[in-house]
Amino acid sequence: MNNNSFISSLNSEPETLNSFSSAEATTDAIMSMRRRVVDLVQAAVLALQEQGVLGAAPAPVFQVDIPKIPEHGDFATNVALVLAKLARKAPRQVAELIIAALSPPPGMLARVEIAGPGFINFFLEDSFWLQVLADIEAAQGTYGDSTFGAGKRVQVEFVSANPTGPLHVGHGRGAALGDALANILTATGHEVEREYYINDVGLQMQTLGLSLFRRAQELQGLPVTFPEHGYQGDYIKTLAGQYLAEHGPVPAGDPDPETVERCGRFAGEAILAAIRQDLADFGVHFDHWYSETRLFQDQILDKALATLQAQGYLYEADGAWWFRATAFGDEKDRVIRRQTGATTYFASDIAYHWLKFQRGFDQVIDIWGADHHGYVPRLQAVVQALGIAPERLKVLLVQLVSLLREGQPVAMTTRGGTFVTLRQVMDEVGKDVARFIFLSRRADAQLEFDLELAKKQTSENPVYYVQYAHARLASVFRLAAERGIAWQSAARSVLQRLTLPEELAILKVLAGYPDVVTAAARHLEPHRITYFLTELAKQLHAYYYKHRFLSDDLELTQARLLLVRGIQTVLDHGLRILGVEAPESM
RNA sequence: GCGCCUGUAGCUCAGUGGGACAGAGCAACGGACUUCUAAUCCGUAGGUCGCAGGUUCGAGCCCUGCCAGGCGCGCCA
Repeated sequence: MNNNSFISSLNSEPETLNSFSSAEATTDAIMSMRRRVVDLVQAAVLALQEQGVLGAAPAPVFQVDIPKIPEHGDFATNVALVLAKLARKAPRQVAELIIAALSPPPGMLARVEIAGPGFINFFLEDSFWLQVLADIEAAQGTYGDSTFGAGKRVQVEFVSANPTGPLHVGHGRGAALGDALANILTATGHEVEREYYINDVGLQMQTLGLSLFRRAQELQGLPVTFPEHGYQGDYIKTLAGQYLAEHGPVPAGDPDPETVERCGRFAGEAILAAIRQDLADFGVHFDHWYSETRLFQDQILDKALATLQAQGYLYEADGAWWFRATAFGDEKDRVIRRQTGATTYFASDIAYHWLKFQRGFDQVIDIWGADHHGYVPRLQAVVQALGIAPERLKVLLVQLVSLLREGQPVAMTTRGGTFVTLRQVMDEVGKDVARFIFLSRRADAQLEFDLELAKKQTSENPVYYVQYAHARLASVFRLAAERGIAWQSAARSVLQRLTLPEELAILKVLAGYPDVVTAAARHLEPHRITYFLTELAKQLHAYYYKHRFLSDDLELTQARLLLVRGIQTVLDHGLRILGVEAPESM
């Protein structure tokens, strides 16, 4: 069961850490069931406060949850417990006052109880839940969307792998996460831009160029010593061959800087093209591909560093220039310009993030591999030094993916050039399976990905479970159409035929969906959608197995088709957010 | 040594700014296919939430210490 809680405050609080907005979607056409209860309680408390019964309590924060135990009602609130101290009354007494002040719409509440230390438990009329189906239908495929993040501009920067080699599975996880997150933020009303940052400047590009050059010499039969830290992968050899075909033979001996640069650019562009293709096939599309080169071309680096300089956060020592990161809690100050005069990678990142905020994003989200986590404090320091509220930059760290095959680890060493690429995984298990599995864990938990298990079309594999539910329903609708059953135009009153416990349970799950999407946005956690969909699919399968949807009873058939259409619509919406296909048949 | 992440059932993991008897999937065991798709369903069993303190009316969740695993501590990216 999902058990979402809803935090609310009476006075609309300013933006809080790690959340985009406290302005909930009260103006949405589709109001979640829980929201209806929150509003009900809120109105009662406000009324009591105006009467002076509860005193002028300053912005009490209370919760409305779905209790774990059905006996505790459909919703429960701790509002009385929270208010007790401020009101200088016993919690249960406060609860009684609040209950008396409730003014629910007709047909909503079956009963309200005070329980335990002072919880208020709400039991909704069964028929009230039917409203959910009308909501879903009225939303026309947007049920689950909200205005939670309306007016907020968000940038999600993810993957951003260096164009020195193909994407590996770790990048795949970052890609799935970033893309799903962007979808979630879009669904909740944010204005979202997806961006890929291309590190195409500096030493690594030289190394790449030299690696290609040496491979080219090799292909020509020239004696070579491959650079110690060169890129080893076979793809370099392939590219070297292409380079020779296009540019003709390379000279013997050591290359001049121009040649290295040309080779580096050639390899970088080719690799980036392959990366773009991999991502496109993985269903990931970016709004912007931002090249580090532009930071130099457009003098962004100069401007950003000048800003820090003006604030007094740069100084010279040991022949280098340093950023005073320790002023903001980082372990040590960081070099931004080396003794050699060349700026560091960090300097570029300062400039890039300066630019991000110049571009007007309210929220900037970076998705990095967990091996970069040591880098977070210094970047947060930069943001603060630039005078930007630190919570406007959120760095999500994606933990490692351990690839397994039949439970055995698959060897992966970047150094030797033998690593499993995203392309290989996609080809082997398919895009949908890979994405779903990547999104089946919290980002900060390590992920085990068993290639053999991922290919199995059994219940060991959760991916198909959800897709199958969708396809199953598609099959039902096809048959209904064949039989000429007109259910979509059925009168609303037929829904009263949905009286089974399973049906009520499904309505409640569906009713919780918008809150799940909002919570996923608030916490930046797509896996919540994955879990919800699995739960919904489970309900459907059980319902399907136990009861026939198409029967001689036309009215009941219509009612059930309306219900399962609601399920299918939500499954489709959720799978779309995850970037996974919702198949019509399997 | 310092820092970050993780530690919940045999395995993989959920558990939402603390809330009312700890959940799911898989594996195990026992059942269900003349049915709208069995890629499914039903049932049983399974946990001192790493350990020890603390805060609280209430702690898997917050604080402190310890233990274990992963990662990071470059004028690399």
